[in-house]
Amino acid sequence: MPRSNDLVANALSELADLIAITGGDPFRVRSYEKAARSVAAYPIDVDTLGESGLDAIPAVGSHIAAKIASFVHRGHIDELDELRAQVPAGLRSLLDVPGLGPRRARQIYDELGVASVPDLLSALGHERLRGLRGWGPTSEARLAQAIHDFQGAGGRLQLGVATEVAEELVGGLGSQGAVQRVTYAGSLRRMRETIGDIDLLAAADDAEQVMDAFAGLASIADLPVRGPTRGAAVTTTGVHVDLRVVPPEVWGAALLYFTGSKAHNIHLRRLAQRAGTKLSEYGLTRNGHVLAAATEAEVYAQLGMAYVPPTLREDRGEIEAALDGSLPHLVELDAIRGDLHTHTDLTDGLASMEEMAAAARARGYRYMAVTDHAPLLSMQRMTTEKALVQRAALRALSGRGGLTLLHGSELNIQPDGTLDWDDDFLSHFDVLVASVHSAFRLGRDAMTARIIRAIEHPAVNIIGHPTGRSLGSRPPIDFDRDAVFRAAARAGTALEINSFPDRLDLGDELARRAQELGVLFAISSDAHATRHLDNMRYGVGTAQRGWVRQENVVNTWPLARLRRFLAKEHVASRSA
DNA sequence: GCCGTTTTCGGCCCGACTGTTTTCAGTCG
Repeated sequence: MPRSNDLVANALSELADLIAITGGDPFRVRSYEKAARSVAAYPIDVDTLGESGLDAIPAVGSHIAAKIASFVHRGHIDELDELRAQVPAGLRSLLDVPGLGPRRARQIYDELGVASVPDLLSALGHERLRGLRGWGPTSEARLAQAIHDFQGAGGRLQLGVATEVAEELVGGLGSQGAVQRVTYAGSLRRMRETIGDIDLLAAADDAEQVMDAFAGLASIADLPVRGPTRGAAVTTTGVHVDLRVVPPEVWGAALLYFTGSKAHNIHLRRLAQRAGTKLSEYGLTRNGHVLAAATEAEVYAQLGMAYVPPTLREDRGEIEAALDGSLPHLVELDAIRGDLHTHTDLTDGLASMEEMAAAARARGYRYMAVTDHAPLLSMQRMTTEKALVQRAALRALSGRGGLTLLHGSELNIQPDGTLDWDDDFLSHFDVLVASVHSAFRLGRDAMTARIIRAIEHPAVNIIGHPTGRSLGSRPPIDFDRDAVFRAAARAGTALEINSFPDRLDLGDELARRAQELGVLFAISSDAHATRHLDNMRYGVGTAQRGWVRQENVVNTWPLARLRRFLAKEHVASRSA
């Protein structure tokens, strides 16, 4: 089953949406949304907490604590049941369409009877929206485009969600006696940014017993396909899962086969064939005689090539590189020495600086930058005074437990490329991340100039989530990629690989191109809660998919070298 | 509904952007 905090957060979030749709107090809506985020990020499982424990969760007061308790102990929340009875189920899904909020969702339901995304598409097709107050042809067209972009994500799971589901299933199966080994394979193991379904692979002598155990897992709702060695299931959260059970002695060959990609496998089999051998999920064989099957490494070795990490297996040149020994030394999670983009509760983070620092120490980090939002993102109410107070507190805390704290900020790149604060004030930060948070649809030339101006600022070290995309909801901003990458390489400004599962930005292909043009990277969590520090692995996976070498990731460097980079000493002296 | 070195009531996330207006409403970050 999913973590209780996630279930509760979903319920609170649904409450917020339904209150909004039914015209409830916007401040109340915000309270539920905030509580939902806070619960999701809370490190302690809510189903282990009593009333006072629930009340201690930030943004949870007595009313919401009572609702959480009801959800945990009685399985439902009265007010949620009542609202569900009032609002058609499909209406809430309209809120997922970017640009459509609660007021207009309610309006098109009341006046046109539109209660689902298909209804909405039909109404758009008949140009029925433009007759409503506040609507016109342009807003119709924009909405149609938004739905198109939104559906492009096509029901695929985000990497973070899929990983959590898969790890839980692996854990559940792994504790069964009959199972000798179990892991997930497929696109999830390759760490693609979205995943269609989850592929599990188990090794056992008795496949039937494993299939029984699989069917019996609490999170498996249905097992519509069930053969002796293969089952296809749906989880209680609607995720499709395939399980294959193989004999232990062919584990490696099976893992290779089920990890893919298809293109990688086809290329490997062609190589095998040319060598007079045959590669299948049962092993690399010659005339029926098994040459290699137990481990992936053996199979690659028998094919005369280096082991290819799963994240590279897309047939994008990795096989040739593995054959001639030129695979890159990829960045690894345990080489990450610190995080250069984090937030605290001074702005929109959920944890205090002390809590974030403790979590970073627990991860074994040597340094962490606190980069709260800057004043131009006005909803966060940052001020110069607050930044200075934070800096003093951070200096006092730095060094404890071997963790150096760097004082930074996540600046806002204005449409003209200028930033929050004046140059003198900026020059006193240890590290500056600059990001686009507004005017996403600036024209290509203006957008390119805007970002390059920020890159070339003498105090800016990292461009945060460079394309601004949000997987499944917002397309990337448009700029001349090569021009921006060349500018970053020239200026000694790193580009971020943001590890948040709905960002993964830069994505793999852009990261690979950027590296070719000499760009350095910061792989950052953009954590807004202690738990988010764990997202680092998704950023590292994305970097690996982009062939990013460890030496090009600045937060694998020792602190002294990182500081020289942050000072931009290697490029030019700072402007006055 | 939450929360408190100004407050236990009355604030709360402010401003930009967009398309529709004829002075503004809705959405977003």
